[in-house]
Formats: sequence, structure tokens, C-alpha cells
Amino acid sequence: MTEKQINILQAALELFAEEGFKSTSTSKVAQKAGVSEGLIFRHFTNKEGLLEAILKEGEAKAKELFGDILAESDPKEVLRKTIEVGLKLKSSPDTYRFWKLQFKLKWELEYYAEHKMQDLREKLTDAFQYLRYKNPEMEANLLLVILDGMATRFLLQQSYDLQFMIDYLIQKYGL
Amino acid sequence: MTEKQINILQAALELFAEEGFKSTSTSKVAQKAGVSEGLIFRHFTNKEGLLEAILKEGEAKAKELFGDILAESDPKEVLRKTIEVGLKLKSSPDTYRFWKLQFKLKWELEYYAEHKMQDLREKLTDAFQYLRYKNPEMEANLLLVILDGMATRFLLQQSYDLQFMIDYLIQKYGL
DNA sequence: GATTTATAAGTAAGTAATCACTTATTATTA
DNA sequence: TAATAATAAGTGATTACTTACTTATAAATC
Repeated sequence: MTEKQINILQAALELFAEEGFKSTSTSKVAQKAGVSEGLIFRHFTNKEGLLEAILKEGEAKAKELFGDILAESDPKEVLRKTIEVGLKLKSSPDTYRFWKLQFKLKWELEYYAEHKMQDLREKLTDAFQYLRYKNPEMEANLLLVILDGMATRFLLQQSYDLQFMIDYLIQKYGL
Repeated sequence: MTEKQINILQAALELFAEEGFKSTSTSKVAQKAGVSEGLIFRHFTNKEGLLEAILKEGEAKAKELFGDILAESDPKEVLRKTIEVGLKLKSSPDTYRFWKLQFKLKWELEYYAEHKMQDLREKLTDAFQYLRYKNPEMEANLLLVILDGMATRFLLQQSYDLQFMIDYLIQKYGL
């Protein structure tokens, strides 16, 4: 990948995450990246191709985020790591941008990628089962709903005290 | 309000909720409403004015949604009604559209209207306090996070079994 | 190792279509 | 008949994308 290609991806990530995909023009991306507009189409075919390239690059981030949880064997640790997963949004500006983009796209393109959460859902169900919860499936679903709500809150309002809520949940779940 | 004015508002609500505010053109609204494009600007000044008119009309819906909870005195009923509030999204197609638009705007325009939830947050805090929860404020915040997550899920995936989760929560909270 | 050949990277200046919005004019109603 | 409602036909700006072309890098040939 050339330097200008990287510049385009970086500029597009920043703009898409801030202004939204549809609302960001290719000319603006080119301007921010310091390249001609045509180059975007040379490398990524069209605007959608540019988005896909960003999402593909970011999948490594997503797997890094959840891989650690799925590899964990101790059920209590599974729950603790899941609850704490939101903290990783803070790990780098680009990670934050990537997840902000993901959440924005969820609404902008209206898709709910249920299958992507399926592995985690099953892992959580197993953990709750092991810990003798009466309804492990529903507890797993509930925890995922809580995570989604917390992430939404934090991504839209950076001043939100994520750590505070996480600590409370860890205590509440007895971890 | 003339009939054509109503038609414009209705068409705009449907399109904004489905396609998003920025992504919906005024010409498309006019076409769907069966009026000339210029009429939109005569009645609502600009595209933003049209959005504001929709949101203003919808505020009655919002107050209807929460007013019943705020008027409740029994703390257990406060919690039960809060948890069940999501069911009202199903009450009419326009109510559903209005809330879908609200959630979309939250991401499209990036605002988190914390103050609008303040009354409910306090009501919930009082309810949890009365029920001797150790940390009523955090329990209120957690429940709001859960509500947001559930609403998100349902609005993006209409097949989601909202009733099932609501029943589970009511049982979990002992209501 | 110099020279030609081929490919990839990059740009400037277009394209038609669409955007939010305006103006001039006509129809409707009080 | 005066005001309001409504339309048709515009406006310049911006959209995603294309075209025609140049420059840089690498491969192949002499």
C-alpha cells in the first residue's frame, strides 16, 4: 500500500466517523488526504469500496477486542472481561473512531449484525450457566444489551464516566 | 394547518425515519407528499424547519410516553412502567417512526439530550431508594442504559422479541 | 548496463445528476 | 379583491464518478 493510499484511508476514517458516511463527500476526503479526488476511485473503485476497505482494516481491531474474551476459560473472567470491553474504546483514537463509525453505520445503513455477536453470546451463556444463573440465555442477552447501551452513551458523550458504571457492574455481578 | 401541510409532515416523517434526515432530499419529500417542492419552503422555511416541525409534533408523543411514569406514586409501578415503556413503540406506525427518527438523529447530528432524561432518572432514583437498593442513582442509570439498548435493538431489528426481554426484566426486578 | 516496454500511481478538468432553495406566476379562498 | 396557497421553472453549488493525460516504478530486452 502506498503512502497516499494510507492517507486516504485515514482521512476517510476520521471523516466518516465524525460526519457520517453519506454526508462525507469524496472531494472532502481527497482534500483532507492531500490527494486528487480521482485517486480515491483509482484505488477503491467507488465510495462504497473505500468504506469496505476501512471496515476490513478494522476487523482486526474487532477480533482483538473480543478474541481475548472467547479464549478465556474461567467463567467469572469471561463476564469481567466482557463488561470491561468498552474501556478498550479508549485505547487509541483510531480504535475509538472505528467503533464510532460502526455504531453510526448501524443506524445509517440500518443493519443489525446479529451473527457477529453470536460467538460472544454463546460464551456468555455458558459462563452464566456455569455460575448457576437460572436463565443463562436471557442473562447473556441482557448483558449484551447493557454493553450496547453503555457504548452508545460513551461514544455520543465522551464525558460519560464509563469506568464508574463498569465498576458498578463488576460489583453487581460479584466478579 | 392545510391538508397539504399535513401531507408534507407525514411524508417527511416516513422518509426521515427510513432514509435519514440528511439523506432525504426535499424533492423526494415533495414527491411523496404529492406537492410541489416550493411549498415545503413556503410553509417550513427550510429543510431544518421541516424537521423541527416534525419533532415539535412528536413531543406530545414523548410526553405521553413518559408522563404516565412520572405521575405514578407506587415505586414498583414506576419501575414496571419504565421497563414496559418500549412496548409503546408498537402502538402506532407513526410512533414507531418518530422514535426511529429520534434514535437516528442522535447519531446523525450527534447529540445526547441528557436533560430530557433527567426527570425520569430522578423518578427512578427515588423508586430504587424507596425499595432499599444500595445505590439508587447507579441503578437508575443502569436501567436507562438497558432501556436504550433494548430500544436500539428493537428499532433496528423489528423481529426482536421485546416482550420476552421485558417479561424477564420484570421478573428479575421482582415486580 | 543502458534502453525500451509495460504497468501502476497520480492529476486536472471535466461529466450529468442532484442538492437546498428562490422567483415569478397562477389558483384558491376569505 | 386582498391575502394566502400552490405550482413550474428556474438558481448556483455540490454530488459521485469519468476521461484524458502525465509521472514514477519496475520488467524485459538489447
